[in-house]
Amino acid sequence: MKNNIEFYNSISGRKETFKPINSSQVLLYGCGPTVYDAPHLGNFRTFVFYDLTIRVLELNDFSVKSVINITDIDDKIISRANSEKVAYDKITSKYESIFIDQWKRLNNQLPTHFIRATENISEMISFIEDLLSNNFAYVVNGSVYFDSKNSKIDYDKFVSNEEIHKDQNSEKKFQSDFALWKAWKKEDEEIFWDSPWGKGRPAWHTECSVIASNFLGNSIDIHCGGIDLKFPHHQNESVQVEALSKKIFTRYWLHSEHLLLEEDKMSKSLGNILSVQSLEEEFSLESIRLFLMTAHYRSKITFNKNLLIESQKMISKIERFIDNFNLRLDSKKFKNYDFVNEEIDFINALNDDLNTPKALGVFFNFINDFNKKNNSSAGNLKNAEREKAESFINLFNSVFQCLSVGKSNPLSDNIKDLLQTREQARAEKNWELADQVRDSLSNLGWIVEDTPKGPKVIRKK
RNA sequence: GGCGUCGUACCCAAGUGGUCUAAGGGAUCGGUUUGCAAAACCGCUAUUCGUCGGUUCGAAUCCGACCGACGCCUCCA
Repeated sequence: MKNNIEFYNSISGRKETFKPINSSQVLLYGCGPTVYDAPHLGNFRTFVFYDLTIRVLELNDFSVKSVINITDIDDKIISRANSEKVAYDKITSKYESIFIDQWKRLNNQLPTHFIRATENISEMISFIEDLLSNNFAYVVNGSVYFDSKNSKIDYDKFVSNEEIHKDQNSEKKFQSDFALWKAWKKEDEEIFWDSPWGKGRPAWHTECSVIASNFLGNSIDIHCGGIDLKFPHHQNESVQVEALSKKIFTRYWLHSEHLLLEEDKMSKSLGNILSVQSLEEEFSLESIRLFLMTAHYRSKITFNKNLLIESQKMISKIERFIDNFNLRLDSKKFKNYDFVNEEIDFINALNDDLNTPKALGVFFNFINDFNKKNNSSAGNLKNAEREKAESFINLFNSVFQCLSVGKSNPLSDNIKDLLQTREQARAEKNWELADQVRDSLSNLGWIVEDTPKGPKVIRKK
């Protein structure tokens, strides 16, 4: 079942129907993190957007080969390693593992490949040699620059040549030229790689060009990134691949908008507030993930803790729905099922340039309608109705991934005893004791709800 | 200076020419239910979409001006 998917292509500035180069497999590249520090919530807005894109493609029966790079060569890493007198790879491996850990725990699927820049240095060197031998690049003092005038390709992908500010004291011939290889400097100390042009390191744009074209080829379907990478990174990344291949490098450029701070002070203390790690102390990862999908990926989100609370409440509402009707979460469940109207609306919303807010609206409409229709018969739901609800819940979760599958917290004996005491008291109409016990349970983090089928305890969030 | 985006209820957020007297979530207040709660359900909360004009049979949606917020123009998810 391959439906029409529309993506907003940054190149054309409008929505376009998605048609992959090869219908059997979609090639997708996403720019990953520079591992010099712990990733923050804004980084993960973009990474959850990558995951969303892949999941929506897969929902439409596309198989996706995805590559996400890890930039472990960078000025910031070098200066941090040298100023802290720590081994270079200690820094990168530390923050890489934090990144991968959070990636997984936010329920992002692993891409086909995570690729480190440092593992492709020789490929980058030979790529630069190719550019040099075609006169698309030139060497100055051990650095190599892309020759944007000589490469004979359209440079103005996202920002035109004229718009680029003049750079004084530059080794470059033209203002739109950019570094492919950066020569070693004193401050770099012991951190360098050998090359035909001397000690140095590959430049950022080249890292992505080489990783993308090596693992996916010279023509890829989708290239994702944060909007801030549009220029210069994506323009330069694209232009050097195209100079050699003479083919269009990326057909669909997808850029996600920024997550803004409430007060746009870029102070370190505020920056800390936005780390996923610190948010985890107060909020579940599921609510963080859902929060990142409550607004469309191309609109700005101004961060506010209240929004996370609202996401948490949305999840509670869905989980209560699941619980009330005794539905089962099973990620495979919705497959091979004939989708009904609401589900088709849901999929269509996602296929319309990943419109997650609209899809959420469709889903909650379904929950409300279902509640209205079946509330009185919650205990003995008809099989067809149960199947319908389970199908949609699982379809929803296959993309949003914010519901816990099979994560039931076994009740401790203490809780069980308290519940029994309360039931006893209620049977004896000893309301005072019953309420006291309910307060104790609440203090222990459990909310009691009395249902026709007996008391239900829910872990406080 | 150049290029571009956005402004929808108390808050968040879809909708971009007629099905819009504007989806959905949160919040508030009434009601049903309950021993009391909770959950769920019912109802209320934008005749209006930054402002002012224009185009049109018809505009939140198109055009213009203005006001306001913001992004990019070689650090950046």
